[in-house]
Amino acid sequence: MTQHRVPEERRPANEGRKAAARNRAALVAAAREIYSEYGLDAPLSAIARRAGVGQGVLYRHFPDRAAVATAVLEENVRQIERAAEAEDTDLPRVLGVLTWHLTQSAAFISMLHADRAGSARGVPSYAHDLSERVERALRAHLPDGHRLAAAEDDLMIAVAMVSGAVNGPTREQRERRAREAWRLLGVEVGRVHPFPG
Amino acid sequence: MTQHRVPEERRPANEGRKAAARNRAALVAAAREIYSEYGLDAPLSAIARRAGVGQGVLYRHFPDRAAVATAVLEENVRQIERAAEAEDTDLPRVLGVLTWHLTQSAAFISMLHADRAGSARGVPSYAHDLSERVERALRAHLPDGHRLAAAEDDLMIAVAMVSGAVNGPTREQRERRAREAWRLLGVEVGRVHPFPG
Amino acid sequence: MTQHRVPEERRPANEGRKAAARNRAALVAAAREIYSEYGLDAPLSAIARRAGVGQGVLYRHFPDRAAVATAVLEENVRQIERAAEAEDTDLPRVLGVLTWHLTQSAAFISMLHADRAGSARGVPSYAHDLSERVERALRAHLPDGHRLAAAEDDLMIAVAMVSGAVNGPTREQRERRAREAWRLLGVEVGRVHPFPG
Amino acid sequence: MTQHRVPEERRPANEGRKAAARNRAALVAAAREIYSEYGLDAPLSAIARRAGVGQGVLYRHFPDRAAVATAVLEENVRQIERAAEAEDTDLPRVLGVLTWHLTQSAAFISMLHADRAGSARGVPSYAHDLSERVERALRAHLPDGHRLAAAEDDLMIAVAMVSGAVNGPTREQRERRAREAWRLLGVEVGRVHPFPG
DNA sequence: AATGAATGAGAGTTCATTCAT
DNA sequence: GATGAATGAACTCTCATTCAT
Repeated sequence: MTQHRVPEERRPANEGRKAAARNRAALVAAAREIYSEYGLDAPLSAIARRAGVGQGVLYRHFPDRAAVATAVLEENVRQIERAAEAEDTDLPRVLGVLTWHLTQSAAFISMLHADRAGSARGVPSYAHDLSERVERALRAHLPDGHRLAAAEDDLMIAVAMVSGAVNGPTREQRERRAREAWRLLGVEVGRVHPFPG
Repeated sequence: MTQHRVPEERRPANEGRKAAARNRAALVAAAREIYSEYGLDAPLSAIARRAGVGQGVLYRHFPDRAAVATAVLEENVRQIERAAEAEDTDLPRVLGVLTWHLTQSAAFISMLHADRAGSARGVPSYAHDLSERVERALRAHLPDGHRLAAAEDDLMIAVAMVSGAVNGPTREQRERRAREAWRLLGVEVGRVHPFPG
Repeated sequence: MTQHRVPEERRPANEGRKAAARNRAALVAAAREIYSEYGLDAPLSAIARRAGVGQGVLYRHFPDRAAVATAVLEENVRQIERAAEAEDTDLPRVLGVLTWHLTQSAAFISMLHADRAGSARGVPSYAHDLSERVERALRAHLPDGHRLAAAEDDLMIAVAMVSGAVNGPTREQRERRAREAWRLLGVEVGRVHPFPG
Repeated sequence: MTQHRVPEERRPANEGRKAAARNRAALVAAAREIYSEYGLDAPLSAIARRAGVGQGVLYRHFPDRAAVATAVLEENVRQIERAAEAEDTDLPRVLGVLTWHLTQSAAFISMLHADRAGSARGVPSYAHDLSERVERALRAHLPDGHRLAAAEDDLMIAVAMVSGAVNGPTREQRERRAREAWRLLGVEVGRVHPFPG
């Protein structure tokens, strides 16, 4: 009896690789959604489900819940860095992108508060690195003599202050409050928008 | 399945009625500690354990998680109100007491951020009332022409901003950051201390 | 408070996917035993323990208490339906199978009484559907002119009556009482046995 | 310094006694209400609360939850006994009173089913005695040659059967089903009502 | 690599029962 | 005698994490 094998060899050898990358991206996207809907405390299983993958895949890509949060925030931070590297930019423009993320994602705010004891679970030291990258991006455009250039800490204290002011049910309200906060600090902010924006 | 309890041989002391008030106080004190260490999300069982009582006692005194939080925060708010009612006081002094509580208790900060979507569980409407009482206490001493008297919201936005700046491992560090924040806002603060202080 | 689990040193075998079906079956079997011993109020934890699985497994397979009950009773009802569909059957034979389950399982009796206010927790609407399936199975073999064919409700009232009579410590005693009850109703019952029996 | 004692000796020495009896009655009445609203599983604390006494009082009068249930049912049984002792009575009249209680109280039905394994918690052996008193009251009026006089058990099996048929949301519906059940048994029942009725 | 089931440790909540006052 | 607080076990349900397939 002749047995015709279903030809499997045609399947690209690196399908596994590609699928892996696709899954990772799907997980990050899902986490972003879930975090914004339920906060950083959302169950990991919800993220895997939303991404359409098994929970094991999540653990293959991320060692723990902190890593998931970091991956999500990484993208936010990257946008701020790119805004800082753009041609023809200045502090107000970078602050505009920063502010966008503040108003967009409770998780991003948590990151900036992460040293605070009892912060949302799972944002431990990763947060520190990301926070420093944000600081570098901003400081690159901080003119001498700027209000926030006086003391070493002023810049990030100001950012933390604005993040404290940002609350309210809709993004628009949160943006209004953020603008007000910057105004009270006497700091100019540009248009509030995501980076390639 | 039978719900009849097996009568235990040894039952830890029942200290009787007198213990009730003591237990309630112990619970509030324990909650204050736990909240300040872990935030409002801390498990109620940790509070009962710290207070040295069974979980049932906690539920006897407080119907739910929110009631515990309220009991703790109530005392903080009361101190601010009393500072506002004291003779010979002024805005800087009241802000000093407010700032003390900001640097003392993560829970107090959560209360002031409670409108934020996805805030810690169990800070529902109580938070709003308490927050308004703080606002009234401050506004009573807000002079016309003060920096924070320009727009309706400025006062509480500023408070939220300072609360956003307050973080760090020790109370002293948190106080330093709070002072810096008030300075960036151009607002004078008095000595930072609890009320009858 | 931190929710991160301490990774346990020793974790009891994970038998993998194959165990799923086996576990589900074990749960249903355990539930059947527990229910027949303690009634539908038995704690779910007892069922999981008897099945030799963790409680989480129970919740994976059954969303709630009602689903467990339904899964158990479903099989009983199915047997009655199959008895009704068998070739060469008649009302006494179907009643024999019905009576078997009455004498076998306190839960099955509860199901037939489920409308009663304050019935055991977890017998909500499922019970009604199952009860109707039993009724259909019986009615299919109810000859015109039968004692229980006079009024619409007579059939199921009679079943409820017999179920009320069924009590006693051993199955044999319960069967004797059931037979007596059918005799008092002037209704003939066949051999009392489970279906493929 | 002359000390006027508040004259206490005027307080009737047996005030305690009277209060005790009053409390016991209040507890039984409260239990009756609570049982009929929530079933025999209702928390004892609810009964004490409804009676307006502390939980300790409940335990002073009743050693356990079974004793409470018994005290409630005692009154029902007494009514049936009095109906049996009344002049000019007969089986249908006594059955009318019995049926009244069946339709009135889920607890009473539980009592009659109490031997059944897994019956509602707390109706253990007391139930047996009460059940026997009901049986004696009925049997006193059971004429030779009556349908239920054939075998020793027939009488109480019939009662159990009717109790099995009694369900439905309103008392009226339950009464209708009870009447139907007696009719299917070919047993005559009088007016359904409480005893001094 | 992916899947998705299993595990079991808590967290929250409810109550029976005891006992100091 | 009455009161009502305390105790703590038991139950339900949720998830982080592991691992056979």
